[in-house]
Amino acid sequence: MQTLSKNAPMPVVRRLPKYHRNLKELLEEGITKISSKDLSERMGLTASQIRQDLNYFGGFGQQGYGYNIEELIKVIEDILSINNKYNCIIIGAGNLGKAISNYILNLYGNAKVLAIFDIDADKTNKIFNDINIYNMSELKDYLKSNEIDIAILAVPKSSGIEVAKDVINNGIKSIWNFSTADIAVGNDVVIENVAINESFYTLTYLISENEK
Amino acid sequence: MQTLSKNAPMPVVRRLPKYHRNLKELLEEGITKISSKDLSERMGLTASQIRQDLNYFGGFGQQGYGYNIEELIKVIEDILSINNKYNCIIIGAGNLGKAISNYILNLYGNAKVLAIFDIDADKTNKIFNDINIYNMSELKDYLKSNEIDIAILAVPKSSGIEVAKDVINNGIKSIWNFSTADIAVGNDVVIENVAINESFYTLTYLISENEK
DNA sequence: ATAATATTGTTAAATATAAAACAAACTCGA
DNA sequence: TCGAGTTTGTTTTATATTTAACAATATTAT
Repeated sequence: MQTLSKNAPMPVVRRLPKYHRNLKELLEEGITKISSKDLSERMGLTASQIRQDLNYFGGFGQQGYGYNIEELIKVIEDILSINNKYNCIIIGAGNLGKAISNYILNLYGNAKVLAIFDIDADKTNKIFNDINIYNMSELKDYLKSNEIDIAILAVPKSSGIEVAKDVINNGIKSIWNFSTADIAVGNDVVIENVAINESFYTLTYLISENEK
Repeated sequence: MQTLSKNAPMPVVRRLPKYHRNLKELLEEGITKISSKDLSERMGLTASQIRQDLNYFGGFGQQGYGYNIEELIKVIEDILSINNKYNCIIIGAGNLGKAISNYILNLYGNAKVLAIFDIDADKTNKIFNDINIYNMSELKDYLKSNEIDIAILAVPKSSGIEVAKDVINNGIKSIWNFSTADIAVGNDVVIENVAINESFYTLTYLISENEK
């Protein structure tokens, strides 16, 4: 099963999780195959786009038949590396950090939060969801003695840049950033931003447009 | 100050909050004017893009001079309707709901969370951040007797669609959706999704690409 | 006041993304 | 087994977005 990316554009990659979720739902409904046309109607896309998206990674369908859902799910999981194991730490033990911790616990069996860090002494040296909350001063040592794949930045205000530098300097190669900070990273580090504040302003824009 | 949108494309709109944040920072640094070139270098964009983005809404700069930062901030706030007042409710009193409540408290003086709702009896009839947490059964009556602008969906699993229908049926015209649900809305309702799970899978994709 | 410099707004070109079109290949019922 | 109907993978066309180019206009120093 060849799934080597022909350097798929990011808009395509960002649609894959949506395909994955819909295909999982279909499988739960007991459906085993689907055509790009039927899937497109379910998802509100064009059939052409679905076929073209998938073909960036390979030809997984069959003429006259469609796509085998179970197989396609596996292919997408492979492309997205969903089933790899990911050891994560969360920086920030506020509600956001805790919420993310829950999110990961509920959604991704393969991802695990091993530790949470915070500067606030009131929050540290406690346990949340069986996870130890350490003080930031322990971060460096922790990263030295543990293999961590992903650092999750859940610091509310813009201490994000500082913290990002910190974890990168201690060997972290991927960051899931929930802070408002614009974090510039080198070529060997990947970053994915969840820009909650920007999302809110987009909503207020849409509201004002809608009211016109 | 004419800021009537010539139907700006969404990619442009989604960059505006980033401009806004950077301009605010510049102002705090005591800088009062900036050229598209300097701003582009700071933000990692092209100067051309900045000029063209802004020109969807009007000509706010001056040849040979650049942009007056304070004025430009006001213009962007006007376009995004940042300074309007927004009455919000949050559905879901878990950590995510609480985190969003904090986020709003800290970031947007103009947006206010008036109530939180949950199905879980253990979480209801309590107060968080001075906000009452009600049972879902009270939602309908609440929406009838209160003017709510935005319903924020912080329900973890996919009860999202049901809840969305609920609030829309009770007059809500805008939704900020943190649930995994794909919510289809009519033309008179606006929705903005924060797809945290999709973001995670995008990150795992980037990690695997980075390791190649 | 003038000229050299800076910088915009806007038009044109390039690139990226999405949709449509269609030949090739498979399916499935008779 | 055959033929009509499906549906893919892929090519072509259309649209959207970004970048480059540049004339027009303001600024600033002299």
